[in-house]
Amino acid sequence: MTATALTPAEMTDRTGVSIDTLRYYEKEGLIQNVGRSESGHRRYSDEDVLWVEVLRCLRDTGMTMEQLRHYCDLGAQGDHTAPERKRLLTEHRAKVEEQIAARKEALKLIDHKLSYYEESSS
Amino acid sequence: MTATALTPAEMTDRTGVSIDTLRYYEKEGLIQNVGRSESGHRRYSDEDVLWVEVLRCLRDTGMTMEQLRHYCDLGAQGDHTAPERKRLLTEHRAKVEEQIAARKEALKLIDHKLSYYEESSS
DNA sequence: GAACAACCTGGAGCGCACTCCAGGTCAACC
DNA sequence: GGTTGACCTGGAGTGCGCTCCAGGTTGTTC
Repeated sequence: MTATALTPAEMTDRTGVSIDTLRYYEKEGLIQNVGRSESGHRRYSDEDVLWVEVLRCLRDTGMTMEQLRHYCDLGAQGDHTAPERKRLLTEHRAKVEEQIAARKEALKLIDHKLSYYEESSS
Repeated sequence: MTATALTPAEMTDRTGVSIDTLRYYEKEGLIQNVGRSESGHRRYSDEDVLWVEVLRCLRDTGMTMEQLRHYCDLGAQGDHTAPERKRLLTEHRAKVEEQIAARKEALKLIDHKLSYYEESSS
């Protein structure tokens, strides 16, 4: 099923997400069915790595924990929630587009201010 | 000097920044030399409006309060700090470019996930 | 001149997303 | 088998950027 089984420390190396945050995400339901060793230690799969990368991508673009929790809950409920998940993702996509547009405007404003400093070199 | 003198409420209408936040920014040194009426009430100038828009632009693109404070402190210190201010702005500009790039990557990932929902309509 | 809204100050409180801690278990190496 | 380090849990603490509150003054309107 899963080729590798990463320890929490290895998972942190792979994803850049701290052990504490990984546990927090799991507690909040954003990472589900995390494997365990016989002794109870977490063992992450390659799929977990990919999923955490998705989580970080969505978080870093402003999706809140609450929204992510909802999205994950829907996923756990089965295929019939696919349309709703598609809707959420499409909605978020639009927000990311807006963020890009806003940042392009910001660049204009910054460049305008920078033009005042034109003659001086750094 | 200043054509108009806006009350705090009018300033909020113009900039979308709440009265509390305006006072907070002033207390933190991000807005300096705010005018006062005889009775001690704040009176904002058109320049203040423009400046608050710059502040919001920088804040919304991830500049921290501390960095903004530093930038404003430099401005208050006079023209000889212009090179340093230019440097800070250029540095922030690069970050905004990175944010745009990261968001473009996010769009790719979102679109990839959305492709799984292709056949179902929302 | 009374009522009511807008303003003032200093300081406390809040929501979010982590991050850290205490007190204990497990594993690996000398 | 003892030490050392990675891991476990539940819960407390933190930092940021606001946001709200109490208690008081000012300004306008009837």
